[in-house]
Amino acid sequence: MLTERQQQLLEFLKEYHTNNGLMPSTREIQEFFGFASQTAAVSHLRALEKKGVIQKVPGKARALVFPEQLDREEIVDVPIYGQIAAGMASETEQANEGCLSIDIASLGVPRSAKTFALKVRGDSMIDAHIMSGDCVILELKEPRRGDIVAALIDGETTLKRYVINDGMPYLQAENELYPDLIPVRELVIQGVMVALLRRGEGMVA
Amino acid sequence: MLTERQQQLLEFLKEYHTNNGLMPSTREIQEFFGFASQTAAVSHLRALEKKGVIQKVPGKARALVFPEQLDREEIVDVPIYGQIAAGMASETEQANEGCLSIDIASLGVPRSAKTFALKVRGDSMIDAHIMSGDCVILELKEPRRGDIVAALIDGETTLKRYVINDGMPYLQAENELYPDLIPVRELVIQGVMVALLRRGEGMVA
DNA sequence: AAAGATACTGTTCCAAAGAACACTGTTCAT
DNA sequence: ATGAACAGTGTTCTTTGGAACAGTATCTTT
Repeated sequence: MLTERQQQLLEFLKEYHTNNGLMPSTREIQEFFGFASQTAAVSHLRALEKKGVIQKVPGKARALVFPEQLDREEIVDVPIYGQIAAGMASETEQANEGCLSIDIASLGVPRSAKTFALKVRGDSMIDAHIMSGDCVILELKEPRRGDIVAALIDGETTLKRYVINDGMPYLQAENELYPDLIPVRELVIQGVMVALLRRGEGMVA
Repeated sequence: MLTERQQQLLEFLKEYHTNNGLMPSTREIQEFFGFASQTAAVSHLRALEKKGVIQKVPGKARALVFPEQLDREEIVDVPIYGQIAAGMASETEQANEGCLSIDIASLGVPRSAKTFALKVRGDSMIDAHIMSGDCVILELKEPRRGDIVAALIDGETTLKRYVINDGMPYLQAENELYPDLIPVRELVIQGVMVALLRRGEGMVA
């Protein structure tokens, strides 16, 4: 569909954009490819626009847009605080082990929501179909009954279900081997689970 | 941290960017806020840069970048082909029910990979901890033994595990109630599962 | 009381950058 | 063979848009 030269140009545009966060000007394209005239760059851009892979906004500087970027939902960055989020509660240094970027509609939380992610270790929530290695995304908010929450227990964050029995809130594991029912008194609820991301090659049970 | 006016400016920048895919010029900012001088816009931008919420590239037009956007991984758009992907195999019209945008590192597939997503219906894979309502992300590639694959069976796409018995490939459900073991002969493998996204409020089992 | 942000006005300058026009070669399919 | 797309050169014109300088007024903090 694209010619070789057009492919090269598109690649340059994408690379420039991810590196600098903005689009190159026609003169920068000219210089990069060694064109003697900027018209060469312009006509290539026109060709790319005709083929629908970019969009130009006439009259504006560096006004090239990738169409897929336009009708994309807003992207939010969810910081991953590691498996053991012990350091998190103290709110000093949050060992940020990278970021998870996802569009806000797929996450299903309001834009204003404060979110973070934790890697699950262990199988205490296996009956809720949360596996070891899964990445749970949590929101900082008040838990409602039945919610799955991350709580700080003995200096370690664990995932539990928030249940209410006789008006008293408890934390409950979702695994028959863990018959825990911990009263919420004195416990710090760090977040309420709103989504889960599982990633893996073999996806072996 | 930000003053009210600075907050307004930042909001304008974000809105302009999501709408147009590029940043406004200082004169456009000036016009939007009704400033009599563009210097007002410039000094506000300088303030925002000092507070770290934007970055300016000096000398270049519309060269404002959000820092979080810069150190973000590349975003890929995964089309969602609906729950029943019956129409998909024919490759005619792919009922695109929206898109899932996620950074490529979190997905864990090569940039060149062709991916799509399907909403899971039913609990035939519940023992692999895939729930009804989950969104599975699949890659178009050859399945390896043990992979979870989407296959077209009787005009409907279902999720099954790809196993090899006595050198013969089979599809197997991950639920004791479904003792299926379907030979792969004549079956179309549509994709290999590479990730899973679960989204929900209560996350009730 | 002084100093330093914040929030502007008003003006000038010039480089950056898009747009347009007239041409020259290729390659490739009809 | 003929026109259409592709890949350029060379030049000019004009707008866009960043940068800088000199002020003014208000507010908070030290």
